[in-house]
Amino acid sequence: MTPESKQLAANRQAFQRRLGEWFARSQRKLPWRTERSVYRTVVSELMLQQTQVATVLPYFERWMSRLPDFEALAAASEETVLKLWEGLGYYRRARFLHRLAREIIRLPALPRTAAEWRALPGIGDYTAAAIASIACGEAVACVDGNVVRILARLTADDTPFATSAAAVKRFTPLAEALLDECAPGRHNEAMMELGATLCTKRRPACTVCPVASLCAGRASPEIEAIPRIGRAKTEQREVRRAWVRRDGELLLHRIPKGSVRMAGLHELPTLEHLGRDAGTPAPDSLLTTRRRTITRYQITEKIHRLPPPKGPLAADLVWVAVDAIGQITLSGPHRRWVRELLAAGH
DNA sequence: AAAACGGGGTA
DNA sequence: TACCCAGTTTT
Repeated sequence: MTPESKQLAANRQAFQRRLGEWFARSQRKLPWRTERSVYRTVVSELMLQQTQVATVLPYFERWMSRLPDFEALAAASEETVLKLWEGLGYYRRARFLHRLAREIIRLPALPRTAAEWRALPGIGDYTAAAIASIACGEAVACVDGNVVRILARLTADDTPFATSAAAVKRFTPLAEALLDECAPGRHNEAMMELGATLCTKRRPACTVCPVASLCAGRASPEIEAIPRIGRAKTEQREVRRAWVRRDGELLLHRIPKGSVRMAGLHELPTLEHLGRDAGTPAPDSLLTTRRRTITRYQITEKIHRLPPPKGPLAADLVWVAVDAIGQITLSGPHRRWVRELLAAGH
């Protein structure tokens, strides 16, 4: 613990009071706050991993109206779950949540502690602490990127971290020292709300921050550079895909169940799926080139028009009626591209 | 086009 | 610790 963190920990009661009063008057009204249940907390936390609040809102409401509790989710089909998740991205989360519900309903009672939640699929240290504190009242601190940023700035700590995991590890003791054990859920939500709305990565609103007077880094010109967390270098990748039409139908690839990535979703098939890896297609078959970014990869997808394959279809390739494409699940980018290409008359 | 948002699992 | 998962929105 640095001198700044000892100083801050010594002022923990003032910190908790100012944070709590600010949160009471400034918190956003969010559907998982205005109506609370363990299930709503779990679903919101899984959706909020890697995804911003504004994006989650419509998905959360639709999910709740269709799958209102753990029992309904456990009884739902994989297709239903993926369809409700379509467009949110990082589809593994949907499968984790589905598995989690099926494990939960077999338990004699809901998990209560972070350690119990941590054992379930898709639940790491942060999510376990968030659920246990917010939904179960356990006095555990949760440390996400927001909390790291707040604590690094409060202590003016410009230590460089190789990874975000290293930063989380560094600031966990301070987060625990500051935790309001009388209201751990409210305290954790307030910390994350502060990070999401005032102590933002760029242009933090120090002038209206409730804990600015306790902040060693407040309004310093370098505060935007804290915390210092290394970023992985981006890597270029290229994928060639096939646009194959037959009257009223489009050829898609259904990603097998056992796949780590996007299991159960559909994509445009790659040329390899069609056995076209030998030799490049004629240049004039190139329909369009699209780019997408995912974590550290910048992926270029080249889409070529190809004639329908002769003979039996390879496993996992399916003809889908153009009118029925809305009923199957594609990743966000592929759904957009397919719509655009169909609308353009291809 | 770049930057902001930023957690879990696995080897 | 490094790397994968297979992204949307804002600037």
